[in-house]
Amino acid sequence: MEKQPTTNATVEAAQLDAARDEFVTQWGAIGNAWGINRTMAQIHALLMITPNALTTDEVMEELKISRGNAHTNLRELVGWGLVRSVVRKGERKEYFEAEKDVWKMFCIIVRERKRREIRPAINVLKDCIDRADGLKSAEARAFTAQTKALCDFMEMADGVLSKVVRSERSTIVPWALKFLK
Amino acid sequence: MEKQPTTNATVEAAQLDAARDEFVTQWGAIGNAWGINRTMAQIHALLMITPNALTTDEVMEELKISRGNAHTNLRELVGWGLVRSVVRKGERKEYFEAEKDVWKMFCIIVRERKRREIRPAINVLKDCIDRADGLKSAEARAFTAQTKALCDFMEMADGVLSKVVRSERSTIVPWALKFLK
DNA sequence: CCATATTTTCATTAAATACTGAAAGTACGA
DNA sequence: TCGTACTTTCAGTATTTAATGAAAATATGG
Repeated sequence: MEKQPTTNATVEAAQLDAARDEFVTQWGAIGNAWGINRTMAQIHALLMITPNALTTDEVMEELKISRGNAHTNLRELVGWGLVRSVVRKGERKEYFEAEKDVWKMFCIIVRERKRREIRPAINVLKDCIDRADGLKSAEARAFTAQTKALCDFMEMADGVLSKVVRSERSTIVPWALKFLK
Repeated sequence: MEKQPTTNATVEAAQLDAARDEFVTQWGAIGNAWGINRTMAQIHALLMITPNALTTDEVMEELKISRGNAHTNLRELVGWGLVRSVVRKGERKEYFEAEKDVWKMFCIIVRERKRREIRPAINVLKDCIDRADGLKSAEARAFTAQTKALCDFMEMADGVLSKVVRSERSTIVPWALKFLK
């Protein structure tokens, strides 16, 4: 172990590392608050700020996590479509890279949440509405009114999100800014 | 224990109870997927479909949960602004009722999530950007570009949500429907 | 095929989160 | 100011969720 001279470059590299670590940690915490596994969010953060694709071993090393953990969460990210696996010709191991375009990321997350959470929730609400449909007591009518209102709202939200996600970034961003006056 | 005759009314009451239970259970599961404590979501569901305000004891009884659990989650819901506590004159105990207007509920949730999660996330991103700001390596510039893109996007989203939430339901709903063509 | 590199699975363990219930605290009316 | 009704707190426990690491499965090149 040679002691390196403290050059400008080494100081800067350390600063960058600190910033990257902070970003990975915080992105994990943010994901956590939104119901996303912390490690999954951290891997996503790491891949977002890494220009080249990484192997499972590199992810393990960077985040100090086990192979099983890295593997499971990488697969989960691929399942969401936020990460792609790439194969380099002549190499046996798999590399992973994140979708870096923020608008595309947003669309992927919205589409998946719609599919996995909003749609099922709407179906459940419809089922509840059906079950209480014929009943005529005041209690029953209050129940139906409330669940219908929720259901209508969620269907509207689902529709608006579909439209937003289908639209082109180039049209929606300036529109949003104008909308904001 | 007398055996009751199976009247039409008792059948209907049972049907309604089943529908209500289903709703409470499923709303709990939905909340869970979005990072909200299951019991908190269940209490919220219960209060949404109950026309009158309930006491802590009634909530405990309905959901078969402990006093501590009911208390903590009711307070949390009051903290979000989704539930109000009401005092009936001449009565000592506290009653709780949910905000039932779906648009108001939506606005409350959006405002709170903005305040508790989006704003802090933006601040964290800004901090990361600042830390890597002066650095000139290719790695550093890639990092800054990515975090800036994320930050800009989140600020835009934050702005759009502010505007939506400030707007009147009466103007936004027809607008959303038109927007959807 | 065999030897080796790489990925996947999964029983076990660890960590995080949520719940209970009883005790302590508070407020109110008589 | 005492007794009672009600609320709050929190140490201990239970449940859920996530992570580890080693063994099994799979793929690849020779």
